Amino acid sequence: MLDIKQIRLEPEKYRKGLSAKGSEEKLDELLTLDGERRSIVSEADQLKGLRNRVTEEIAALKKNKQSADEKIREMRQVGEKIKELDNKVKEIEEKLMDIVVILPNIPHESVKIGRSAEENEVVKFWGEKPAYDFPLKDHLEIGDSLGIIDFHRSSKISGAGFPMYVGAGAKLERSIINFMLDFHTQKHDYKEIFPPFLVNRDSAFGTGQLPKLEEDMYHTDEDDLFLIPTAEVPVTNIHRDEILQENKLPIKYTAYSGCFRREAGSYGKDTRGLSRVHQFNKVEMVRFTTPESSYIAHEELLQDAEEILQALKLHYRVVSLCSGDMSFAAAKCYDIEIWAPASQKYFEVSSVSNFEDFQARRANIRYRRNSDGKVGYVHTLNGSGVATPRLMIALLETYQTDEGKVLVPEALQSYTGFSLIKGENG
RNA sequence: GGAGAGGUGGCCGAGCGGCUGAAGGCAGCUGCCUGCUAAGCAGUUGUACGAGGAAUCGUACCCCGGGUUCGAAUCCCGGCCUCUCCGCCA
Repeated sequence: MLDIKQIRLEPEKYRKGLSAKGSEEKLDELLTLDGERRSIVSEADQLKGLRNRVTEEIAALKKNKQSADEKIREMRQVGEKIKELDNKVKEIEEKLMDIVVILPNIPHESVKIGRSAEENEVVKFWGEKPAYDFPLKDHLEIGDSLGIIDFHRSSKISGAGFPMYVGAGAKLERSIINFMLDFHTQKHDYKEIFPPFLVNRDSAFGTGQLPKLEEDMYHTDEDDLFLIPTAEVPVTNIHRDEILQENKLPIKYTAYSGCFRREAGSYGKDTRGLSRVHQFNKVEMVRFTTPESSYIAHEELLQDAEEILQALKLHYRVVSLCSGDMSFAAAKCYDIEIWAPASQKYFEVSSVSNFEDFQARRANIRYRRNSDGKVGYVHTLNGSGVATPRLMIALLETYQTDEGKVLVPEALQSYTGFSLIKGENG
């Protein structure tokens, strides 16, 4: 959520920022409403001040057993006027909130202005596209022929987009998750969290999923809970409505969760196999920092995610998103895209974002500064470290052998207990 | 799901419809004092919105939302949450 006071002080900065994200049209209405609100609040405050003073006088008169009827009659009218003004304020504030909650964050100054993914910039390559001297199978053929991913039966059970891993495939998936959690907790000192997978409205609002992205989430009507699209939601909300001590910062959490996405509006895109699914596994990293250190933390977070792919020796590139391709809440975002040699494509496996104080405002996450004891909003960041389905695509396609089997990357072997997937089909 | 208890400041905890932004304690900060440590004495310490260059001032906030009243932490109604007991259950 943006700060109305800041918008009032620097309207042109926000006009520019919002237009870079393609949503500046509500700004003037917002400023008008804000002005109205302030003048009515001030009028109401004056009347309340009057009432408070006279009310004391009434109390004094009554104490002395004198008549206060005259003043009581006056205050009855003042009270009605106050109620009227308060109602007007409430009405305006509702309109104001309706606008503020759908305004996206504005991009950081280092972010390129652009309209869509075509204008993103590749900022880094790691490793190289591997070469093969035999015809490659894509991950679907591999999963099917080895019997380690069963899409046919899972669609019977749940529908399209709900992958089911079997035998060595299931073990591999679980090993990847454990490997990543251990990596982050042991190498980079993240604290492990195992969060709830269903969250309430306040939590979904806090990280920015609500109100704009409601239709992208699965919802349970009976209890009004949302299935989480990412562990970012519960983990960021751990500190909702809290004031943290500055010396507790930075806070670094990592969490495994199932992720559930309706993917409404993306029908027909990437529908094959594991590239776009309704349920998947992901290990997420979340950080809470001071405003001064969030951009350093952002670079570190990117590196923490990259190191997972480096440990697995998988070729990838890093993309810096342009303003128009960034998500609602982000001020700056890197995507990590992994190379899948049979599909001949880079797949996004991680999104590393700095939200600055945008989520902190929504979720009311603050910290008390050591220097002057004042409170301010923290900065929140998160990055996937990483999502498994597309990692699985790259892994199966990269490590396949000419016999149609799959080698297990060395870093995972102590988790899987095997070094070659020979398949479940005998 | 049924029955009961309760939600007050960083924490614990008191609170008669007006003198309560809120007693008292703990913790923190400042000063004094004591050779050190511990203790002691005095003072001080919430958040948000608005006005002003600033010191400061006004308003709101005792889980949330309504209501009664000249006036609500305190009374009434609705909701949420926590705890205890019973039931059900992996």
